[in-house]
Amino acid sequence: MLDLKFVRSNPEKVEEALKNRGGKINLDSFLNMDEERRELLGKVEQMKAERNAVSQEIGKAKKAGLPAEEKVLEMRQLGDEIKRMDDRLRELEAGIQQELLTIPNIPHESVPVGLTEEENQEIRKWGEVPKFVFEPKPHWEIGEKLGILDFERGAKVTGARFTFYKGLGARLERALVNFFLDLHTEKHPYTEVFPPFMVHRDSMIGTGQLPKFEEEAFKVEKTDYYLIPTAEVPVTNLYREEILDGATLPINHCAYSACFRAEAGAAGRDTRGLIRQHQFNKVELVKFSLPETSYDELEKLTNDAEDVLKALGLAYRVVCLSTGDLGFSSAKTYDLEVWLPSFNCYREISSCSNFEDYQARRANIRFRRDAKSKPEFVHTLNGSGVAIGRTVAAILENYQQEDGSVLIPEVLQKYMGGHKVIK
RNA sequence: GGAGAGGUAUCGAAGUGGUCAUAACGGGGCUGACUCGAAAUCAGUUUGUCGGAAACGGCACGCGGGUUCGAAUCCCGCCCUCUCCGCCA
Repeated sequence: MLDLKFVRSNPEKVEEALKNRGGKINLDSFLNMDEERRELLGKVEQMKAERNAVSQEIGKAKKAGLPAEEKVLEMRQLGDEIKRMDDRLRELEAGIQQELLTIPNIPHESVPVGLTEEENQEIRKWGEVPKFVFEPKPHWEIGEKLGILDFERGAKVTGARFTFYKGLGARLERALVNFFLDLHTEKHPYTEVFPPFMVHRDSMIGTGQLPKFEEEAFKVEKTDYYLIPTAEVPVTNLYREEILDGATLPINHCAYSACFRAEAGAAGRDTRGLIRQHQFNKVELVKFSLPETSYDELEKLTNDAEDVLKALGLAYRVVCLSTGDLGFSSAKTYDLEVWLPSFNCYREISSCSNFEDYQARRANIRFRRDAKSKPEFVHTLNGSGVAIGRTVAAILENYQQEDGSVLIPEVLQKYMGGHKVIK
């Protein structure tokens, strides 16, 4: 959520930022509501001040045994009027809030301006794209042939975009979760968190999934709960409505969770394989930072996510998303894209973002620099460290052998009970 | 799920219709005095938010409604915590 005062005094900047994102907005009705609200608020507060003063006089008069009928009558009328105005105020505030919640974040000045992923900017590449002396197979064929992925039975038991992992496939998934968490907690400064996989509506609003993307979320029937689309939601909301001690920043958390996405707008895309599932596993990195260091933290967080791919020996590149490709709440995002031979291109496996104070304002996460200073909003960041299912796909494809077997990257072997190959 | 108790500032806690909301009392923190320094002691200080250039004013006692001239206090609904019972991995 943007700062109301900022929107009020810089409407043209907000409109410009939105245009760069490929949306458009007319702030006129918003500004009118804000104007009317402030005018009304001034009046009603004055009336309340009077009511408070007179009510006290009534109290004193009654104690002294003096008549106060006239004042009581007056205040009754004043009270009715205050109630009417308060109702109108509430309406206006709800309208303003609703509008504010659907305005996306303003991209950072370093973000390339452009409406599509064509304008994304490649920052760096790492690793060698593997060369095959045979025709490399897509991971779903490899997985099915090895008997470690079962898409058909996933569909039979639940539906499309659900998968069973079996044997060393299931073990590989579990190995990756453990390896990632160990790396981030032992080599990197993250404290592990194991969060709830459901959250209430306010938490979804806090990180920006709602109210705008209702159709993307799975809601649990008869409750106010949503299945989390990423651990970002519960872990960022960990400190909602809190004032943190500035000396503890940055706070770094990593978390494993299953993630649930309706993928409503993705019909027909990536229908085969592990790339786009309704349920997938992910290790997420989350940071709470001082405002002035959040862009340094974004670089660190991105590097920490990259370390995972380096350790696995998977070729990848880092891309800075253009204004049009940027997520709703993000001010700046680096995507890590891993090489997938069957696609003959790089595919997103991690997304690292700085939200600045956009989520912090929605979730009311603040900090105090020292005992005497006023609370300020923290900056929140997060990034996948990294998506597990897509990593399995990348390993199967990049480490496939001509005989259909798959070599296991060395760092994973101890997590795989010593297995060096899946065959 | 049932019964009971509770939710007030940084913590503990008092307050049952109006001089009790920065909020008693106690602890903590901060500032100062004393001290070579510290402890102890003494004195002072210590919420957030909205509107406003400011002066100032509004709001907030878990959350949301209601009654009343006036609500922490009375009424209704909801949430959370604790204890006991039931159920369950």
